[in-house]
Amino acid sequence: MSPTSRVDALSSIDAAAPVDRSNQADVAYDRLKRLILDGALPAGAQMLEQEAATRLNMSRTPVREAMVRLRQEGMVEIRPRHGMRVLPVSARDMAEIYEVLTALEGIAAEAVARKGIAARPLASLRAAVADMDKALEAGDLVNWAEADERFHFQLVQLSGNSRLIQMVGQLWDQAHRARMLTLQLRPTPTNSVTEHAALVDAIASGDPESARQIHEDHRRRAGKMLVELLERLGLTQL
Amino acid sequence: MSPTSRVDALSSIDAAAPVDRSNQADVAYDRLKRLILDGALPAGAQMLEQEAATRLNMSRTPVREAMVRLRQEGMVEIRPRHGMRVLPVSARDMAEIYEVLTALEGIAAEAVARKGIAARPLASLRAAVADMDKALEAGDLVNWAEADERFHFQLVQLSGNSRLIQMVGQLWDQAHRARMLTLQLRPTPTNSVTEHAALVDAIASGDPESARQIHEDHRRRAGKMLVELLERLGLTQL
DNA sequence: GACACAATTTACGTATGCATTATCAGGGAG
DNA sequence: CTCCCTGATAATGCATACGTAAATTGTGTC
Repeated sequence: MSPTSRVDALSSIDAAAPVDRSNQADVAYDRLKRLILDGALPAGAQMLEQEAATRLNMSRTPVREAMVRLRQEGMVEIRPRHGMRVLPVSARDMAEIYEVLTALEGIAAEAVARKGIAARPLASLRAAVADMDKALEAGDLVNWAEADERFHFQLVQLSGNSRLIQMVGQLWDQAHRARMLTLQLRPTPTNSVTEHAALVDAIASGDPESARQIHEDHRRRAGKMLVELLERLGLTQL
Repeated sequence: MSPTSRVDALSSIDAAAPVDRSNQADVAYDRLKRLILDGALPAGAQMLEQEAATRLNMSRTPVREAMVRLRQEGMVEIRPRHGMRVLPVSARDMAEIYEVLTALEGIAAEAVARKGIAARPLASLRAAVADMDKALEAGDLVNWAEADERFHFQLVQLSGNSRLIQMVGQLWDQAHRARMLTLQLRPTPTNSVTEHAALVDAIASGDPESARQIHEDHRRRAGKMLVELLERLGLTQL
């Protein structure tokens, strides 16, 4: 999974892969979102409809549709004469995001533990944990982040709750830039492997309450750390 | 956040009443959504862009934008040659919705209890509970539902978490029709007053864990009841 | 009567046109 | 030098135009 869009990751796993990218509005949506997630359009950056249309080699119509979608996802705001503006993510935003994420991923873990997990996805989760471990030992934070995302993504997918999946994805996208930018500034996530392993064990042994508790604690801790880090650094424009 | 949705239904609460509706796309969005929530466009109903445009006395352009927004909110699907189609809500959907709602409203209650609640909003919550009581004694289920919604809405608002507020609103909207349609079929919510009162007490006394627990149990029970009711009645097209 | 295929209709996706109105520059008043 | 007012500029929101492709209707064959 590339460090790009959650949505892309979704579609790569989802059975019905939308192959037919014959749709300009979708193209615009994907490309604009990619620009934002990758930081090519940083917080506060503005882009006019016509500007984006020229850049994407299409008319304003599909661009406009894409912008409306991005606005609804909380990625940008649309201001009448200034085009879309990439929303900054403040420490307060991250606190909001992680508060919700904690609850949502908590019930995802609970649901998976309750439903029981097949051998294949269980192995996949363990593999992600192993990858995190390897990346940490190699001092490769980017790979660690990738494996971490993969773990959480798979877990949520396994819940089978489409609304849960969609909402978590949206929150992840909102937090993506802040996570990436703080990756090098945050303390090394040495405990993450143990924590994830404990979660997998709780799931494997079919203990929903523990699974939820562990994951909530995990996310809450991560959120607290990130928020404090952002506040300490005075970063309010990520 | 959607300008209308849940918020407008209870606009008496919302401070900023959107008077400026000079925007056709917003008008289209509001009116189409209203049609769906009120059941004028029942599940499975289809409406072409041109059809809606004529009906709303505008061109296809703003109608199209409205439809895109409704799609992203999970209210309709858009099928290339058949316009938008109002999505049915199955028992399984309700299970999904309530699973997420339980978690989200749970942390909302927790957050409010943790932050502490001022006298005014506290009184407002108690008033909603009192209204529920009155409505129940009068055998007026519609009023009961209204007061119940108002209670939950205010509670979530008090959390101050805009993302939480938005997501809960979206889920409520999705579940709205099913709730209304089962209102007369479900057992009388005799316990609801006691449960809500207990939650208010937990919040007033600043007990986040209890508040969360109580609200989660409350929502879980309500969800379970609704899902079972829908399954029993074989209602999969609400 | 059923079915295959062609002609026609039509809904959509996108491009473009246009009136409105916010923004910005420039000049004059204080 | 600063501020206000006015006209030019430009971005938007919406309407409309248009080509494409799906759906539907009609026709002929078996």
